[in-house]
Amino acid sequence: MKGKPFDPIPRGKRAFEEVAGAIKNTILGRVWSPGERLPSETELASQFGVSRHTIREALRTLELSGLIAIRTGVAGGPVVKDTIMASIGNLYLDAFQMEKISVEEFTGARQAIEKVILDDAFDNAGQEDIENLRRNVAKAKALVAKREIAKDVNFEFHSLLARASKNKVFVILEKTINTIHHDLRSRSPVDFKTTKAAVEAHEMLLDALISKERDKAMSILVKHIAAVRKSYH
Amino acid sequence: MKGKPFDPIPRGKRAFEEVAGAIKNTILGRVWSPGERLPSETELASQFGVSRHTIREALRTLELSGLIAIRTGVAGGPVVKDTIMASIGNLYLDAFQMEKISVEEFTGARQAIEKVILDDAFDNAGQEDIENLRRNVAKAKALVAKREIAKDVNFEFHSLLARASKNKVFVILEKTINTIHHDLRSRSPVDFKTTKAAVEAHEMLLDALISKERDKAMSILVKHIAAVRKSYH
DNA sequence: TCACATTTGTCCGTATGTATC
DNA sequence: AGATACATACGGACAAATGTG
Repeated sequence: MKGKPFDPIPRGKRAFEEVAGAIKNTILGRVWSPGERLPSETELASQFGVSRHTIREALRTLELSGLIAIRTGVAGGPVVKDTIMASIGNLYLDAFQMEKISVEEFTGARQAIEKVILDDAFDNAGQEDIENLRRNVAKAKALVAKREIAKDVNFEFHSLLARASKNKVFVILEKTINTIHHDLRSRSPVDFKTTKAAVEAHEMLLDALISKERDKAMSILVKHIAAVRKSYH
Repeated sequence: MKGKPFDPIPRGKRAFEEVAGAIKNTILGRVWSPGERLPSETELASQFGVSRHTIREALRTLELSGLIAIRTGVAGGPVVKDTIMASIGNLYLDAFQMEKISVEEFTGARQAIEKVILDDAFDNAGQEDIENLRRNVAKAKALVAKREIAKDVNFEFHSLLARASKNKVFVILEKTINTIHHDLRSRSPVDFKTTKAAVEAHEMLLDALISKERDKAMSILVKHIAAVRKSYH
């Protein structure tokens, strides 16, 4: 049992904002961690001293922020999650549509950002990062050998590269890039040839990284992303 | 008068999600543009054939996404806005707290990204961009001469640089960087010396840009951002 | 300045759907 | 299969904010 960390809220801003802020603080402060269940709506309503409707609006904002998920049913209720990156990616999609950003602009930015990430990975990647990348490529090659699509595994390669840069900002940026890439890709079917080419590029990139051939790795990366762009339609 | 672009909604997903999606499409599709007022909650409720409560939850999500703002009072109601960048910035702040991202990591990423932006600005900046940057620096120098804080003007310099890169993705990224920077800065008072140093760095950077001294500009930029980091505390 | 109309903010009560045990 | 504990949605009511005459 976890007690009642919530006090009745004062009325400065809108009530649901106060409630959302209070719950958010308990999540960011690790009072509850991802996976744990928050109290039900009625319970929260009584603890905060507000109506269920107010609680619902607060939970809506937290849900959209990617801090919680809500399940119906008897064992349901608000559960702490950390899908903030996906939420950021969704907002970027909105922004792209509002600003009418082209696939060319996105690809250009992606090339530049991933070059930066790769550059940092050259400086900061440890043995463990190399091993993770090796395993990823091996897994992808195994799938290709069975003529299966290795989409998720290929996404993971770039995430691992970002993690090897040792900068969590790049990890976040890479996740948003993945979200947008995933959205663009979802409009056109993924064919086997594209997957196979990507895996080959990843393998060459990893080899260049291991043998410390920076310029070679950069040129492979740029060509790889340019090839990915062509698969969008 | 603008008619009634909304049809009664079917019940597949949650009702408020359908409503939010429908309204979002009208905004992204420019049926309404920023500044225009959407119908009131009761009006929307009757058009969609749902309760006002459902409409309110839908509007909440759109508000948090930065697509609309809501004002109370007789001339109030939901107004179309485009503050998506601010929303993205806020989510990044959450992510930073969840992942415990350090100021050093943020600064490192900022240096790398702004270097990329500057590099593109060297290739793509037109005469108009140079003029805008010139005017910005002149305005900032005038404020410094009066010993005033030129915070907003200094933010604008980096935005103008992003625009000169001719890639809207960088414009968006720069806005999120500004939001985070603004949050970090808001915790410590802005002193005059920092502002003055920033303006001087901007002027040197612009000179190097005009005289096409790429390496010099890069080194000025990196030092400038490092100096900004020290002003956070 | 003051009353008034409009719109959001909040509350209460009720009914229904849904997932778990 | 049925009871239970949740979220989802509806309707009505009043308070608070805000622009208008």
